[in-house]
Amino acid sequence: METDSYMSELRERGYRITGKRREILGYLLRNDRYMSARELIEYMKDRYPTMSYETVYRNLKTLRDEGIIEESQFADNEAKYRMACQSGHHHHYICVACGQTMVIEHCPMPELCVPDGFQVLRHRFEVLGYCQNCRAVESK
Amino acid sequence: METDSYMSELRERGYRITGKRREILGYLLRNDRYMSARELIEYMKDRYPTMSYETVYRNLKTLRDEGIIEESQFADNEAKYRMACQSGHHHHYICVACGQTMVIEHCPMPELCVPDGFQVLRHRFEVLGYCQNCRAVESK
DNA sequence: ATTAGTGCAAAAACTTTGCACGAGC
DNA sequence: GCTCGTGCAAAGTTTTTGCACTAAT
Repeated sequence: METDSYMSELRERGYRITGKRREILGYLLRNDRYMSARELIEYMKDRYPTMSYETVYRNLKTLRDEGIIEESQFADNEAKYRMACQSGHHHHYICVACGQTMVIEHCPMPELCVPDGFQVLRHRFEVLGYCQNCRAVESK
Repeated sequence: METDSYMSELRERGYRITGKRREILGYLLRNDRYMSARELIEYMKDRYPTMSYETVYRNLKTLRDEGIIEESQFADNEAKYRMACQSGHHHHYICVACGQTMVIEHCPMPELCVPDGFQVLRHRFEVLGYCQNCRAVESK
């Protein structure tokens, strides 16, 4: 199972493997889209009644710091998370309704002439809209 | 004064012109960079002691909804605001330390093949880093 | 005179933290 | 056994809201 390889990797970096950490990562793995901590908490509370939101927040932070998941803020004031892409650098079409993503292979960075003195840390290119599914729902 | 033309525009759209609204817009106009509501409030409290943070938040929301200012979240969990660019579509280099921006003329959108069924609402291309000034400060 | 804007107080929404206990190694 | 992870409680931070009063039109 894919979760296991991530877990082994975490163990190698000195983290422990707990059922809850595994469950959180598993849910992110099974759902290839952006989701909020709140959403994750609600799901977890059902399936895993002793799961607390602090645990979710702490694990999300850990997973993000270890580069296993990505964080973005594209709606409201809450952060959203998804599995970090393992397959090379790219960007995303993001559905603002369901968080589903599609890959944008093209990265605009190589074409830029970065101004003298500006030190690039990171960049963000996101195309936001409705995916086919949510578009149908919205227009009904 | 430039603030006046924005104010007239707001009045034409049914909003009223108040000293505080004018002051907020004026500060955004004089400072061509991203700033947080918190920053704006702190400045306002000094110069305009009766200014409350609710007023700042409400005005920022109004100005954003009217397309007069732009909102973005590129650091922490707080939204940042700046005057919306009037001069054609473009993107920005953004200094994560001071919020200062530089224009990126190139927009990657025309080069994209948007997937069938995806309805584009908006897009975001931001290059984040340190501007020349803040880079010097950071590395000292 | 009418209604939008404001301040106050409160709350909502999201996130973090200190501490003690329990679980993974 | 040692230490990390967790739950609890609490607090921090950012943002929103109901209500009554003030001010712009």
